[in-house]
Amino acid sequence: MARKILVVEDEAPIREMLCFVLEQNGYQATTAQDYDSAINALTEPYPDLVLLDWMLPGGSGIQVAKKMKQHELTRHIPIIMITARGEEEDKVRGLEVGADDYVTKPFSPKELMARIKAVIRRVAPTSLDEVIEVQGLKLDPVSHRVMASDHALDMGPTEFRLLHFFMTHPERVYSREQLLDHVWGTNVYVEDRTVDVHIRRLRKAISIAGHDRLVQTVRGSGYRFSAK
Amino acid sequence: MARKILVVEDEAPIREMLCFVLEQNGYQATTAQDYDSAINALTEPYPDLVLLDWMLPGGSGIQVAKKMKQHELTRHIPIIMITARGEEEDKVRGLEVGADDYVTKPFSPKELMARIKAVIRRVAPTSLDEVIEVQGLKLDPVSHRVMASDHALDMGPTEFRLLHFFMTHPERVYSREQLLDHVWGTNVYVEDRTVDVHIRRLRKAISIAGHDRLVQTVRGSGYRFSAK
DNA sequence: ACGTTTTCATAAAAATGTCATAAACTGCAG
DNA sequence: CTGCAGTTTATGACATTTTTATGAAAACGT
Repeated sequence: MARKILVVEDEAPIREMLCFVLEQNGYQATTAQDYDSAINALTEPYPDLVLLDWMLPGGSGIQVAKKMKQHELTRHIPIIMITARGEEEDKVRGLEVGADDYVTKPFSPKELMARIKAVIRRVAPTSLDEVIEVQGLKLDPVSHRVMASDHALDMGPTEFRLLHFFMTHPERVYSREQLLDHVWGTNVYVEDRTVDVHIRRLRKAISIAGHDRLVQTVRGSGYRFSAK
Repeated sequence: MARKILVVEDEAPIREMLCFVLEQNGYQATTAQDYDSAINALTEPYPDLVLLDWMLPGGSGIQVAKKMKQHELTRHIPIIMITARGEEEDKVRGLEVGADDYVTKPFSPKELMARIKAVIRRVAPTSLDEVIEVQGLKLDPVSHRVMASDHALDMGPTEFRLLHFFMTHPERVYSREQLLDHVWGTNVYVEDRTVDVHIRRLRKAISIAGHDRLVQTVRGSGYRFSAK
């Protein structure tokens, strides 16, 4: 599956050039011209990365970055800022606000792609359809299957997504709400407690080889997937 | 059945030479001179391999490769790039974009054929008309027949194609839409649910020796052919 | 007209969300 | 340290919804 990249840039020619380059490189690009449309584009399906022009009319790019950092669901989307040459101060402030990297106008497509790849690799080291393995528990997104020591494990679609999410985001607590957002999708009107049930079902499904201990309860906070 | 190879090369003499060599070796060659005609040729019936000249007028060969990687149906077609001598950087970029191998101009027909065979063997270890066998279930594309422990199995043409596709693409989920694309062909206006019916008929046909368990339902995703 | 494919209606199966209740944990008072 | 009350999580059951399986009829191509 192609990664989605949001391009926030007011100058149409540059925007189109960026899209072209991105699409040539197998990414799926969406665009925004200003603050409002950028915020508007920051919804489901969330982009995997945002290319953000520093100088935007109406509200500068940094406002977009700040807004993103305020919301739980957009907080971790990596940002690459586009700055004009020599605006050293901007770069510093950009990185302060949480930009992951920046490119200086004008830039070569090659350089841009290199930085995008680097950032994505850093943020999401696991490819979208690669087999993930933790302590003998293997999840294969391609065959859509979970195996534990040559045993195929049976579980429902939701449990599969939940496990997938956990395995790609290990060693970190997630509240029930966060899990609902990430695994169920936003704007779902499902009760928090429902997560408990699916956690139990997931544990039961992977318990044959004792992997249920990987799904850990963090009392008062939520759940964590951990090999420790 | 002969493998189809698409030759994308702007210089007519080289193109003709390539076709000649390929056909001498039992392949079926189609040609394209530029980006547009290449994209145009990348449709049904899909080639089994693309020989791609790096330097193309209008849009370089790498653009063709990138475009191919963007589309589900052409993504897995192997690519051998043709590069000029010494363009080391090109080779690197070509492999980055997903080329499987490259040959350097000028090249000997012998070398070219060796690389083609190697790539095809690597990507499609099952020859087009070789008997495929999974757990005693034998499908012979030449005689167009399916056998299970010396028993000839009866099924309709669609079931046969479906089984053939499954056996050559095991251990992977396919949605109903993908199956329609691959087994029925693209641009078919057939309902998703029709797949269910043919899955059932296929299962019934191969169930005599218990092989129906190889055709597995992946709830919410589609079907999978798996020996596990 | 025949064999095959597609559609449709319905049955069956699986998954989902919710609830009630049990169990586990926490802090605090005794 | 112990027991209790208040919370939080685990678990089993269940009604509902969604998805798939299946039989039969209609449509299709030859």
